[in-house]
Amino acid sequence: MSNKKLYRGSLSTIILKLLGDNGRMYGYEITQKVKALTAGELQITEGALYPALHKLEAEGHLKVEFEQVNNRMRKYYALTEDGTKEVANKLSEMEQFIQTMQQLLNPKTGLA
Amino acid sequence: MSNKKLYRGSLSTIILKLLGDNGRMYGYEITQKVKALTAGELQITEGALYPALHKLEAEGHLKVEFEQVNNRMRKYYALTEDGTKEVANKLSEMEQFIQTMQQLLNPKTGLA
DNA sequence: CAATATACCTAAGATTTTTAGGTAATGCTA
DNA sequence: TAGCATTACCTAAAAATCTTAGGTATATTG
Repeated sequence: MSNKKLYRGSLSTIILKLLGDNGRMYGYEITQKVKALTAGELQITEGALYPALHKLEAEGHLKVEFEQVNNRMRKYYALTEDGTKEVANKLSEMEQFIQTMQQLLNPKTGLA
Repeated sequence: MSNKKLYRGSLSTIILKLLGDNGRMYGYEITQKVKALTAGELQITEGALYPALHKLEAEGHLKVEFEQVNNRMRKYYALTEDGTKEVANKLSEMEQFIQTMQQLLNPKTGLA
């Protein structure tokens, strides 16, 4: 993935959307899901993911449940009520962003 | 503009594309052009623009010409040969990014 | 003549990410 | 069964990019 830089700022949007779709997920699961959904195109690093999860939790968008699976701890995240609203916000911001970029980058024809 | 964060990483793409379309531009002109093209949605700050221009120049993507207009200096930027290739790269990266985000964020229907 | 617009710039701080680790259990395979 | 990959969590230093908040100077407009 050579266009890593472009993903800057979109991580929390991705996390929130996945949790909206899947109910609850744990960190490692999110990294695998993103890799699968994008056919390996986007690999979320753990150094980015965990701080982002903690921040979303601190902001009140996510809540946490611990669960013991195979003698190993899992930390499940799910949307709070507030988080559910935030998903919609983030998605419409992303939509707006994409529209603006298309206005800027292909005034008439296709992007390329 | 509440979705400022999403623009992180896309500034150099915007600059390169505008220079590709317009031949040559000076910094202030770029800020005004972006504001006009996006109906005020995206306002490039000078604190972001000038460092970005200097970096693109240092990387060999842009070349500079000074010009005196109305007793005031203008610094015109234009693409180098290398910069012309970079425009294509950046645009296809942006295209790929948008596709990936759409895969992730609207698996079936529209984005919203 | 003061404020706004034009036109360039930098530096400190904030945010987000990469890079590069650390810990520990489970599963697979040579 | 030793060793390596995978699963699963985490942090901290550094890099990258941006905002904020200045600075300088000329031209235009009310």
